Amino acid sequence: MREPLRADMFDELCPSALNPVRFGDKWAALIIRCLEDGPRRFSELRVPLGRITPKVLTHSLRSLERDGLLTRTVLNGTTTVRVEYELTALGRSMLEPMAIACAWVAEHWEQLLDAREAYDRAIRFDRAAAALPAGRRAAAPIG
Amino acid sequence: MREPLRADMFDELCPSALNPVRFGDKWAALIIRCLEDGPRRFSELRVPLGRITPKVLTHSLRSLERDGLLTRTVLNGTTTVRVEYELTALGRSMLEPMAIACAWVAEHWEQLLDAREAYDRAIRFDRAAAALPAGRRAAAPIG
DNA sequence: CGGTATCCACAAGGATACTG
DNA sequence: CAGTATCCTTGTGGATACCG
Repeated sequence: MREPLRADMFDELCPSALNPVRFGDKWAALIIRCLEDGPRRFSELRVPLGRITPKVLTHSLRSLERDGLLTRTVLNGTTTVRVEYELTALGRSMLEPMAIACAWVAEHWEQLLDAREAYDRAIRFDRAAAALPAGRRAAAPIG
Repeated sequence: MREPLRADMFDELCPSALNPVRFGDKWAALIIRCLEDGPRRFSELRVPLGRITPKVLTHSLRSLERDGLLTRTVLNGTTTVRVEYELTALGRSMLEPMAIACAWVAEHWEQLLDAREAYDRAIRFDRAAAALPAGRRAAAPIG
């Protein structure tokens, strides 16, 4: 027989597996991919990230910096301020697993949407049936 | 020169890349791995998931079912009720990218923790320095 | 056994406006 | 240019108790 699941099954994993790390972050995956070809500036990153607000972008970048995935460098020109964000070796090592995850999503996104739609339709049908008197379920609608 | 980042860079990806999918879910990765070797029952899943509450487990399972990643089957015995959860083909296709992601985390978890610790130490130092009078920063501590 | 129901805390994310 | 500041909404997860 198949072995039962053990209580310490995930003990060697970090707590909650992927969640505390950047796989679960809404923007992190995108930011990391933006930095794939080299350092980028703050305002440069805002372009592909659509309608991300500066607050959220700052927070995401700080969080990635804290985890050692990228570095933040302030370049002082005489009049302007430049800040560049660049992947560390640790950050680079994440590119491949991230790309694989993104590829899976891209490949199966349609299937996922279809499944959701079908599920929601079934739920609506069930609820409609439950709202009818017991003997009348699946009967022809009267109006 | 390196190309600028385009605004439509992520248009072919699903909105927010990984987030709406199960990579970002706290429990989904673990649940999916629990089902790797075949169908499991509700109470069976509670064991390796530590202190997950039934409400949260139910919600996670429903969400995965909705996305077409697993199926829920009620097996009516005469006196007992069995419910089994089993991966679909779509769910199975996620095992590999998920394993790769988990492997990355497991492999670099220590580095991440170290980076966080170092970052937090630096922040605390900076804040302490900022709290001193301007001329005294980085001076010897007095007591 | 396999869940619901209810209430709650916290954090992520967003809208909007302002700053060194 | 590269952010802060403030306020707010939502969602995720948890605690506890109860149900068919």
